[in-house]
Amino acid sequence: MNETPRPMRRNEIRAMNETLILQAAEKVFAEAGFGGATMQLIADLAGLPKANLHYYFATKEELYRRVVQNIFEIWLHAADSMDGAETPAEGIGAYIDAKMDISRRHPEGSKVWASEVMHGAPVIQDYLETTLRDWTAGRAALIQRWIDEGRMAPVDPQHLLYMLWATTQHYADFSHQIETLNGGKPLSETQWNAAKTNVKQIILRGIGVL
Amino acid sequence: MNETPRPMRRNEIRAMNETLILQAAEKVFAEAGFGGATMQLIADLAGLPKANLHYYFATKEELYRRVVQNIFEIWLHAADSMDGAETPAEGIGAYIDAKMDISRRHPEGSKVWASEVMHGAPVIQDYLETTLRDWTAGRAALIQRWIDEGRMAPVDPQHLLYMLWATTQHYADFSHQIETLNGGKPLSETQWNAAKTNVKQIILRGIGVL
DNA sequence: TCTCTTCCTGACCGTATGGTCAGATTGCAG
DNA sequence: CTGCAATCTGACCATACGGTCAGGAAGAGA
Repeated sequence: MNETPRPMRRNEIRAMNETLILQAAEKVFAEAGFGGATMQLIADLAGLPKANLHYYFATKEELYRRVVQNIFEIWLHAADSMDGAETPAEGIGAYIDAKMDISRRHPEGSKVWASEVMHGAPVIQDYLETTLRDWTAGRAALIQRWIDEGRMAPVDPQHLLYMLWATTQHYADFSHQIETLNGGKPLSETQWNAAKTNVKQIILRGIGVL
Repeated sequence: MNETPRPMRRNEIRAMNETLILQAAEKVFAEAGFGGATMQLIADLAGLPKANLHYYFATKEELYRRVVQNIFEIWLHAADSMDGAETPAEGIGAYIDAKMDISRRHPEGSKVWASEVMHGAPVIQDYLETTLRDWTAGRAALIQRWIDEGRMAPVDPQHLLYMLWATTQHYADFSHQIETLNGGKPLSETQWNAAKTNVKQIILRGIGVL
């Protein structure tokens, strides 16, 4: 019956509890939406009293904002996979891989993001208008360059990007529907690979690089 | 300053108010999610007192259920466009057209559906397991037949369907993001056509029928 | 050890929300 | 015209939720 013996440092306590809360919050926000989520539910899942949540995050909005920002960071990092590619097939293929992996390992985050955007992006509108817009413009330019050099079929870069986002994120956002249509079982390792292969195959052939 | 003179029939009253409420509800549920939506907001948008809503729909859940069911019906009808096609290109092309049109004219419905599925389909789980599963199996079989006959590239039918859903619904579910990246303006007629063309082009070429 | 700051939490509060209900109004059948 | 059932609604209620706070526990620095 021995307790954890080592006393915790201030830093550790703060870091640990913030992480605990953010993880619980991400899950609850994903499952219930902002309006449906309650601080009590998040607290229970994090194993902390509700009042403690308000010690670390003043309001529900602030907690939500932090969750959404975290997700955004992750996605931006994944985007790097598209850069420094020798060929369009490599670049876009790697991007699809990266986004499919995120959908698999981070489905809650994707759902929170989708929910946020669907509800009019009340808290991350400025991100959309600055960071995301810049990122999108940059990649669209890259794709346009590839097209101009005749290395892929002439498609609208913007709409190609939408297609990449839509297709990959669908596996996270609609995971429940996919699971149901899969006999109630989550996709297996093999099925995930099949999904990834199919997406890449159709899109890469679709833009004329296969 | 003349009022509408004609007194309304019972049937008309009921039909009209139910429609009014359902339309308002669809919009509010789409914008705020189930948890964030309030009966008061729906009532205000419908121009009726809140108590009147509860006269036609006993509970918030019941109203929500009706909204979701309506959407499901619309989608099922759209699916007919895939049948009776001479070629894969025709069938899938028509299905893309139909779903893109729904995304454009019925974006709220798509959002409500997405939200419902993301939250674990609490009210339409049985539809997923029966109607949708059957529909999906049927179309997957059709696609497989096309593949077996060598009329299109050998792709996984199930994942192709997911791709069609994802790509087309993205234009409804993420309309806010798309609008923001479009300089804050909704897609124009021309841009919608470009979107449709691009989606069809990439996917149809992707499955080897272009 | 003593003091200060951070961390923690049970109890509490104001408000908003889903839902109820009694009673008024109005179309409708006979 | 009359009685009945459908429609309507302001006022009300119980509950759940986000947020507060006073006061206790526990590391940190001297």
